Amino acid sequence: MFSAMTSVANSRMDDSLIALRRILRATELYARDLAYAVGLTPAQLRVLQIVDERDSIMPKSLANQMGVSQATVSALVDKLVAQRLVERVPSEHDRRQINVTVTSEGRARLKNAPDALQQRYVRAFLDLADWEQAQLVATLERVADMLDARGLDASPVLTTGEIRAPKRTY
Amino acid sequence: MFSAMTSVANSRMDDSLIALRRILRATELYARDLAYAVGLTPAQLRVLQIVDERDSIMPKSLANQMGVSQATVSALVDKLVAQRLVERVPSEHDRRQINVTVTSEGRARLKNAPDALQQRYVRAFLDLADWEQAQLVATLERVADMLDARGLDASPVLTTGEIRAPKRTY
DNA sequence: CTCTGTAGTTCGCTTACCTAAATAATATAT
DNA sequence: ATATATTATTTAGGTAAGCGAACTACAGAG
Repeated sequence: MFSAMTSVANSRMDDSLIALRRILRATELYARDLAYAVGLTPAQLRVLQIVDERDSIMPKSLANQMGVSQATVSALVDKLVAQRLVERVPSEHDRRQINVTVTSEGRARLKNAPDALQQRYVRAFLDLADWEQAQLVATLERVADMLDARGLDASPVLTTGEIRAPKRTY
Repeated sequence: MFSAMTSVANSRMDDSLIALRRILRATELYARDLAYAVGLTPAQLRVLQIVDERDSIMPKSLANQMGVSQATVSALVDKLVAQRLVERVPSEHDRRQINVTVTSEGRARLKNAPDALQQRYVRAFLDLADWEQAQLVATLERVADMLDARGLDASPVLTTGEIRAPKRTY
């Protein structure tokens, strides 16, 4: 019985991974289109989204969460500042730190994004029955939890330079 | 009653979009790490994955599906060929066309990928109860369908230069 | 007060991505 | 047979991403 269950679980595992990969590819493609439609590059949009969620975040944290160096973050934030989408607000109790915050303009930019992915998804979502919508949300949130590890910011690095190929100066 | 339902649906819509964005971000980050771990860049890995699924595809189709120019695909395929992960096989009935196929080495590369995302996900998935797994798979497939439009290859372009910001020479 | 560590930026550099335009080779329609 | 369209590649060039190292400024410990 256990082995039977295992094999069923494995096949389902495959199915779910395949579905996940399809989601990934679709989102990858649209994420790029979306970024350009908003007038940003994918990396810049990622920064803006993270800042928008947190409403205030240190460059150091950004670097950790994105898995890039502080130097890179610095450059990305520069670009966003140049477009007045975020601001650098010096911290008060520790003046080494800087808080990156989203401006109203930045929020507007995110909101008005002609999000093709989102629109397609919204249409399909609205066609679902009530209970289906509820179930879908629950499942998506569960999957997000399953995947979202770095979101906690804390987990210092573990990622940069551990799993990665040597140096990654590609 | 309808308006009540609508507001509930809207809130749920927000929740599902948020969850979707979290999934997107997590996968984006891991996709990059994964690519470098495999010794490829994200764009190269995307090509390899698509080729692997189709087992034979024209550069033209690749360009359409990825939303980039043929010239770009040409360069990306060059890189993969240099690593012997794919091959260019001239078509027989139309000698303008070229079939890009994955080599056994390419398949191995994909298989042996130390897929951090996948591993994390697999562990969590296996911890779910039987019925939860089934439901999760069903939901993920549904979402994939909701998002996956370009997958059909056919839909010629619609993407390149339509939604996109002007020129996108950023 | 000095030393050490940390946050952030700047600089120089490398690589990747992507395009437009030109070119070559082949198909197809007239 | 000729003209037109399609597929793929090459070339030249621009922009972004990302890193390490050097540097500044500040905090905290001894």
